[in-house]
Parts: sequence; structure tokens; C-alpha cells
Amino acid sequence: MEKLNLNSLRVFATAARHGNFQRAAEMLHISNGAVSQRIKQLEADLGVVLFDRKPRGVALTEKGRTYYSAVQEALSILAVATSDLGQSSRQIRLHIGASSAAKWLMPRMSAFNARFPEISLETEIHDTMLERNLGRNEIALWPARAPVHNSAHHVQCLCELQLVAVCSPDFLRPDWPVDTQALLAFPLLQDAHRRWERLVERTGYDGGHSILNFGRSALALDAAIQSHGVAIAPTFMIEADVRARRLVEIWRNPDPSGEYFFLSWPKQYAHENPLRQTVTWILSEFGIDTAADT
Amino acid sequence: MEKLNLNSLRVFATAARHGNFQRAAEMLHISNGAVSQRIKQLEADLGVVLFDRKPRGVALTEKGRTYYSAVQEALSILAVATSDLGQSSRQIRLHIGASSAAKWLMPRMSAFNARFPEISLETEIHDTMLERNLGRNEIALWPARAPVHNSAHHVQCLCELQLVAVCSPDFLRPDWPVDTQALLAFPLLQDAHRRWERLVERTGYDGGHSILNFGRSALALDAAIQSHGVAIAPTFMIEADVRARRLVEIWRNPDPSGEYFFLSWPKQYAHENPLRQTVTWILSEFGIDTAADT
DNA sequence: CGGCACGAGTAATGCTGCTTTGTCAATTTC
DNA sequence: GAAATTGACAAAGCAGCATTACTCGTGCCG
Repeated sequence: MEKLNLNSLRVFATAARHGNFQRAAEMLHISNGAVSQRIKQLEADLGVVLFDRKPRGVALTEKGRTYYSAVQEALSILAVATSDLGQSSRQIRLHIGASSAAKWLMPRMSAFNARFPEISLETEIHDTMLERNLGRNEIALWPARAPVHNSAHHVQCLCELQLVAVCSPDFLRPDWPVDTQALLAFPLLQDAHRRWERLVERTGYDGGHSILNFGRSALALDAAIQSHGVAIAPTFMIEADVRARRLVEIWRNPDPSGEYFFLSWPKQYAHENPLRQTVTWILSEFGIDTAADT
Repeated sequence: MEKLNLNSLRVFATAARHGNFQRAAEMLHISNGAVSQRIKQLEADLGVVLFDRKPRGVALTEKGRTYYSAVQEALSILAVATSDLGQSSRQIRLHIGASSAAKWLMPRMSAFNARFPEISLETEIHDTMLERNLGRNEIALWPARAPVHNSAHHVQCLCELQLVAVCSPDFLRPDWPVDTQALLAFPLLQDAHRRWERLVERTGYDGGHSILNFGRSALALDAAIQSHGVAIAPTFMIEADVRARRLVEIWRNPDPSGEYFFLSWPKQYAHENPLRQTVTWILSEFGIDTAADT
């Protein structure tokens, strides 16, 4: 331990989490060779084989698994402490996906600032869900099939993701509203979730259909605003654009999506004020009342 | 955090613990310059000043203090997990000082092996008390003025350190036993605790006296065995040599030393068998019965 | 008040480890 | 079953960390 390379442990944890050295290398912004070397060195130092090398990726050995859970816990403590360090108590850090930030948060920012001028909200955009625990004055908003429960956090479901199709008012034809079949004939704008593709598969529709892919939901929606076609997105993301008449809803998915939008915040600091106010505000924006505490 | 050098955190923790970069460098077996650079880099990365530079050493700033406690906790988790990794459940690791190992443990090793042939005892010698928590199958023996309580450990006082003066039987003169004054006239063998020196000061004795210093108690005792003079040591260290007639006790310090010998072991694994057996054995060697559990 | 010891900081040079590039084996796809 | 893909691993050049050998400011002691 005295001479153990701690940076290797971060590499180990990342590789263990993804079960794949290459993916780990990407996450850490280093090369795959570096990961391979680090793990090899670490295993040599510990005198223990941590991974079984499989044809596709790697899997933790029994010892690797027990070690990983400890390493993960330690790194989480460090990450939280490091994140807390620079924070003033008036600063709230909000972890959120790019599209939710653009399409849900941004339209509400000025209202938030007007209501809580003393709180400075720092939004941090993530591609993947935050792996570590939340620190003081941190909040996370994320979509998922089921809540990731964790004894350190409160988790609150904000709404189910109900999918709707939207397009620009300029894009409207006289024959609206359309049925599902007619809908699929238009240029379809989708994001990495490939919701149109899956819908096409499910309905078994096989007329010609053109699909345009975008990296993020927000881009697909912007394309719809510019009359390039019909985008599909959860209701909370289009609300502001619909109210501003940049988009109109033309179809609503009758099936439940099975996905939900969650809010989580650290239990330990739940009573402290800038955090509690921000949580309460987000809940109220989703029509959830927390009348009990003032 | 993503790009934070974790090795720097170990340097930080060590420096924080000792309040001194040079001492930290020694502990880590690196140069003082390296410590200076690491801390500087770490502070730059975090954007936070962790230490106040004092004319003699350094002191943690307010933020440094809160950060240190988290880093310390994380490193302790890693140290314990790492130490547990290679361990088989039949292996007990015993952390102990060099002299206690040589003069208390070694004479009892064969008896222990005869009694518990299935337990393999691995003794690890330390100059300073172990900073981290104990892991699975780890036990620590250490002298101190007061028990260092810790919610993760059981701590049991084994005995008070009672100081006695010993010499070789060959060294004996007809006029034994002697009084304190006469004692101090002989060549005095002492270790880093400088017990003779302090005794001379306390008694105010000012006849000529010659003192030989040894780095460890065990060396002073070996010198006494070879008739070089009179050594001073706690009873538990000389017991075996006295029984073997290599040493005789010629004086006993009437004052209480205020120091005690402690045993500690992890609560979490206290019920597991090789550990429990070893703890019970050590206690019984000090005449402490744990009749309650079998 | 002068010397000395302590301890942090700095600059030039050498070694660990990261990057690049390529190989090889296993697996999927057509 | 040939081609493409995936993913681990290996060898040679390059960057960052450690070492060495200093400087400099501060406090202690005679």
C-alpha cells in the first residue's frame, strides 16, 4: 500500500465499471495501451489477478470484485470531498444531461434567478449518469427506467417520460391531426435513443420513411423548429417551445414509455437552505408539492 | 477530480499528518522537493490553498482540514482493502514494534505454533504506530500513554509498563540489591525512550554516570545480556530472558510509568476464528481471561 | 547580534509511465 | 469461410514526476 500507485486504482475502477479496457481508456482520456499497462502493473503489485480476460472485454475475478467495491467507495469519498472544496454555500451544482439542460432548465433559468437571486446555479452537463455520490450543494436530474436507490441520496420521481411528436407550426398541413401510419411518412427527426426507429419496428409499418439522426434530443427539436420534419421527445422537453408557438404537438404515444425523470439530492445536506430551496423549486415546476416543510 | 493526481493526495495526507513537508518526504521515502512540488501542483489543480506555510513546518488551512479528513478516510479504506486482498483466512498479520517482537513475541512463537498449527502468523514490524484501520485478520500491539479509541476497533489494555533494571547474572556484585543512587553509577544502557536520562534528571543525582544509547530496547537488553551494563525495560520484555537466567532483575521503578501496552483488533471481524483465537491467546499470555466466549 | 539549524522553494537532469503504432486472436457478418 | 470488427497486448519515442543540489527566509542559542 505504501508504494501502491493510486492513479492505477482509478484506472482499475473505471475498467471494472465498464468491463472493458477500451471503454475505460475513453472515459479517462488515455490510450488503451495505458490501461492495459496500468492494470498489469497493479495486478503485479498486488500479487492478485483482478480481471478474467474474456474474448470481448474483461470480467472481475472474485477478489477483483471485493476490491472494486472498496476502491469505488474510497474514490467516491474523494470525488465528493474534491467537489465540495471550492463550493461556497450559495452555489448549487446541478448535474443534468445536455438536452434536459437546453430544453427544460434554460427556459426556466431567468425565473429561477428572479425568485432566488442569492443562489448561483452552476449547471454541469453530463453524457453519462454521474457515478459518484452527490456532495454538499449538488443535485442531479436524470432519466432512467427505474430509480437508482442509494442510502446517501433522496430520489424523487418527477414524471413519466411521455413521448410526443412535434413539428413547427409552419410544417402543418390541412390534414392534421394524423394517425400513426401517416405520421411515419414524414421526415423523422430522432436522437441517440432512436425512438422513431423503434416505433417503426413495433408498428411493423413498411412504407418509405426517412430518418434523420441527431446526437442529442435538443438538436432534433431545433431541427423540428426549423421545419425539417417531425421530432419525438418527452413532454417536459418541448413544453417551453410549445408555449412559445415554435412547436406544435401533433401526436401522442399511447403506450407508456416505462422511463421516468428523476431528481436526487444528498440526504446529509437535505435540510440546508440553498439546496432545499432549489429542490423544492424543481419539484414545484413538475407540479409536486412539498407543503409539509417550509 | 477526473484528472486529479491521486498520488498527490497521499502526499497531502502524509504532510498534513506530520505538519511538515520534510517529515512527510521521509515517511514516503521521497525527497523534500518532490513533496513541495506535489503539494504546489495539487493546490493549483484544486484552486485551493491547503497549507499555511509557517517558519517551522506547515499548518492546514480551514479548507485543508476538512479536505484532509475526507482524504484520510478514503485512504484508510484503500489501505484496509489492499491489505485484505492477499490474505487467506488462516493468515494473521500482527503489527508490532521491533523490540516487542524480539523480546515478547519471539520467545512465544513456538508455543503459539504448537497450539495453533493451522494459523500462520505474519509479523509486521513498525517504527511508528499504524495510522490506518485494521483489516480482516489484522492485529496490532502497541505501547501508549492512553488507548487510541476508534469505533472500528476493539482496544484492550494488556498491562501497565512497569520499568525494571536488569543486568547479566555475571555482572552481579556482592552488594546487591542496590538502591537507586548506587544503581546510577553503573554503565546505563537505554533505548530511544531515554528512560535512564529522565530518571537521572528526576532524582537529581549528579555523581558521574555513563550512558550508552541504543536505537531499540531489544539492543539495549542484548547489551545487558553481554554484561555491558544495566538496562531498563518494561517487565513484559525481559520476562523470557529472566526465566532463562540470561538477565536478573536488580531494581524496580516504584513510580507508575503512566504507559500501557495495548492490543487492538477490528470489530467487524472479531467473531471470525483465526483472529479470535489469536486475540484470546495474546490476552491469556497477559493473564487476561475471556471465559465468556469459547 | 552572529552563527547555526530548520524547513520550504527552485532548477537541471534522469527515470517512470503515457502515446503511438502495430500485431494477434476471437467473434461477428455477409 | 473471407472480411471486418472488437479488444487485449507489445515495443519504441516522448512527457511528467523524482532526485539532487542548491537558495533563502526564519527562529533559536550563545
